Amino acid sequence: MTISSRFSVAIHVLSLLELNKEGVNTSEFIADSVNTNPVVIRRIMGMLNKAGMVKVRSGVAGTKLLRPVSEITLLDIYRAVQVVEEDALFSIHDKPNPKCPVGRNIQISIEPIFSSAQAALELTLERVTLQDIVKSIQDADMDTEATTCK
Amino acid sequence: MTISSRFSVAIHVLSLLELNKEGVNTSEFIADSVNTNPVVIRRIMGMLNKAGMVKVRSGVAGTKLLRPVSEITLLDIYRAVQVVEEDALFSIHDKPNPKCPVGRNIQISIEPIFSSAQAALELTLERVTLQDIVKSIQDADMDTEATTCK
DNA sequence: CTTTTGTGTAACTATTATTGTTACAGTGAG
DNA sequence: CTCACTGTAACAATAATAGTTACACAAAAG
Repeated sequence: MTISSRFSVAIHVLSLLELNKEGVNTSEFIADSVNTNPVVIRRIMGMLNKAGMVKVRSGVAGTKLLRPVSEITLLDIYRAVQVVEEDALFSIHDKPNPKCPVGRNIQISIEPIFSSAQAALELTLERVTLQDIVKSIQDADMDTEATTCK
Repeated sequence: MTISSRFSVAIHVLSLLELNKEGVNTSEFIADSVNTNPVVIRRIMGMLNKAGMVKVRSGVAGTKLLRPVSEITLLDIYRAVQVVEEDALFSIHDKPNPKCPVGRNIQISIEPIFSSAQAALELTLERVTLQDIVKSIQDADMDTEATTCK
C-alpha cells in the first residue's frame, strides 16, 4: 500500500510552474520533466484546476499558478489530487458481528484513533508550503551544474 | 486509496484474544466475530505470530496473546501486518528528468517531508496501546445489553 | 476562414493489492 | 488412529494506479 504518486507529481508540477513562470508550460513540456505521459499531467492539472490552484484553458498552451507559492500548502495539494477520501485514510472492516462485544464496539473504539493519526499526518503537510519546496529545490541545485529543462 | 483493513482486523482479533482469554479462540470463532473467512484470520494470525505477539500452533486449536496488552502498541500491530513498507507510505514518481532542475532535485526535496508526515502518523499510533482499545471497548459496551460472542 | 497546436476526456491495457473462497496437506491432542 | 484445526497454495473478483492511443473541441496565428 502506498499513497498515490499523483501527490508527488502534483508537487513537482507546481514547483515547475513556479520556477518556469516565464516559460510556456504545456503538458508535454511538464511531462518531459516528470518523465511520464502528457495525459497523466493533464489529468492532474484538471484536478489542480478544479481546486483553483492553476489556470489552464482548453486549447491554449501553458498553465499558470493562480496563487503565490507561499499560500499553497502541501495539504492543499494532497486534498486537490484526492489521494485519500475525506477522513478515510484507514479502512475499518465493516459489518463486524454485533452479537460480540468486540464486534459491536470495535469501530467506535478505533475511529477516533485513526482520525487523530490521519490528522497528525495532515498537520505535517499543512505546515509545509510550496515555497519551502521550491526553495529546497533551488538550494539543492546550487551544487549541480546549471543545466536547464528546456 | 486506503490503508488495508488488515490493520483494523488485527486490532479486533487481538482485542478479542484479550477479552476471551479463558476461551478457545479458533480461527473460525474469531472469523465469526470479525465477520469474514477463517483463512483471512489465519493469514493475519500468521503475521502476528511472526511478530511474536501471539502463540498459535498448527493443528492445535486456540491462539493466545504472548504479551500483556499494555505492552502492545498500535504501531506494533501496524508494523506486524505490513500495511505499509518501511518508510514508504508515500510514493514518489521515479526517474524524473535529470536534465531539469526540478526533476533532478524533487525527490531529495520531498523525501524528508514525507518521512516526517509518516513519522507523525506512526507516533500517534505508538501512543495507543491495545489496553486502551480493550478498555474503550469495555466502556462502550456498558451501555449495551450484555450478550456474548459465543 | 483555415491551419496548427494544445487541452479535455473517453477508452483500453497492464500491473498490483486486497479480500474472500475452496482445497488440501500436515500437526498434534485425545 | 481419528478428528479438529492450522498453514498455505491457488484462484477469482474487485478496485486503484499509471500509461497509452485516439479524437473532439478550443482558440491563437496566419
